[in-house]
Amino acid sequence: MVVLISRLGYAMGQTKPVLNQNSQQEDTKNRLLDAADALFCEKGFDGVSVRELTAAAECNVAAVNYYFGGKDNLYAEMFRRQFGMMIQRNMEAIDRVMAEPGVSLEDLLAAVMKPPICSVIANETGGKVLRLLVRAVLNQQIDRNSFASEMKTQLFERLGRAIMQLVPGIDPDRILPIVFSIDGAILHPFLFMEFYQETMPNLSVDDLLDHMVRFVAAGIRGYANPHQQEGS
Amino acid sequence: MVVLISRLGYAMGQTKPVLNQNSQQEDTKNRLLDAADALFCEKGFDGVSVRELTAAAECNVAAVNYYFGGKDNLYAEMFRRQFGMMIQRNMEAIDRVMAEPGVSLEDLLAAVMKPPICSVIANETGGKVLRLLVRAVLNQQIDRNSFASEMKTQLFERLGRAIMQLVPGIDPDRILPIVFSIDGAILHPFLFMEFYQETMPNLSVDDLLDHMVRFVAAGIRGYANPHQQEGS
DNA sequence: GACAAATTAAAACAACTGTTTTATACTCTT
DNA sequence: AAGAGTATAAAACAGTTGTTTTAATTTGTC
Repeated sequence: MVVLISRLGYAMGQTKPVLNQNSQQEDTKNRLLDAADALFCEKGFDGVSVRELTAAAECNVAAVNYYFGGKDNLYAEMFRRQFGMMIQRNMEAIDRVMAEPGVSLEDLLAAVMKPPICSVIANETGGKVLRLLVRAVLNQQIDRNSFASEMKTQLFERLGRAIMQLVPGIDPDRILPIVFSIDGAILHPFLFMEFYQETMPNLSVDDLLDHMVRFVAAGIRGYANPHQQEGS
Repeated sequence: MVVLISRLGYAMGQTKPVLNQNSQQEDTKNRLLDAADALFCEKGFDGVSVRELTAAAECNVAAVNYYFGGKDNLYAEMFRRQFGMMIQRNMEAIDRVMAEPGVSLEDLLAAVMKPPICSVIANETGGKVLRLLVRAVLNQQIDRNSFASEMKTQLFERLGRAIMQLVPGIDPDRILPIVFSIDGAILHPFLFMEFYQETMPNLSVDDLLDHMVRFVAAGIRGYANPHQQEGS
């Protein structure tokens, strides 16, 4: 007679490990989300099959449709979780640094720049999923008018207010383009970090962050103090 | 009796149009490349089937494998063509502006920023393919150490030399990070132009370019003239 | 006009896709 | 202990995928 082994690898009759009963019900769902994080980041949406996903999560193929209603929804759910956490952390970082006495523009910029850069260098899951989200937006797999857009707009507004507070004398019409430029300054190394490291192997993380902060701060102050225009 | 129509839509017996015989042999190949430009940009690599491609090019399914040896190679060939043209135009633009007397940093920046921004706003094929190339690099469909990387590195070096020439007093170690930041400043609106237009509908192309030039120029000059450091 | 090479066409191939169905096992409440 | 509701499993489904095979046609050259 064949000894039946459960999907977790324990012979029947043995008690299950640490997991309690309640969390075990949600367990498959979470294992699926974790597998999605890892596999989608590595191979992209089309590069991963449902069978691959369910094999990594050690569950049946039907589980994706049972819990999420399809591969697409699992993909979206993965983004919602990670992006929400990232935006919240970013908001809090702005609020925290703005609450400090004598805070400078450089402090604010460092506060918004450091977390994403460090997360991608540390190869954290959050960073990888966020890079994938940019890809998904560019690939038009994620609607531009979805949760991602709303959250980002909200973050941009808060960042814009903080900058107006720290650098007086900026034309309010210029704030939004400036915030977009900040986003561009962050996104470039965030997305192309491997290229940065290959091309400039001697550039440390601190050097890079220092460069980013100084470059962007000078760019912003150029609007407040338009001193030297066309220096030939 | 059924009237047979050739694949170009002309009844048999009629003479073919302007195309001469030599170009007609390469014709299928080019039609396939044109179809690739249009369809891949719209739907991405996995979103387009070989049958869709060959239907648009009005040829047989086997043609993709006959001429290019597979869907992948057609994809790469499309990028090689468009990216090569783009880099060459960019190089020439730098050389042209640097040859002018009394050229300023702003002139140089405008010369490298205007073409990509205008091409994406005009919805040109070149711009769309280049946006797709970024997606392909991020999706790791295109090897980072391929033609794209070489060409880009070459362009970066020329741009770096031009900047050192126009803005004396910059630490040479800072040139490469600066060039990367310029690339970031261009790539952001280039990739997310739709988001720019939705969020800032009143911002004209000239306004945007003006902002980009001023922001980046101030950022660069911040290194040459480190005047006001931590203005609280 | 005839022969060889290049090109196009239609069909077949084998593998994989996301999803659904059917059946079995489990969990919790009564 | 029984039964309803939930979760897992295996298999089947219907379609599409990129590529190859085989055959027909066109083309250029002698």
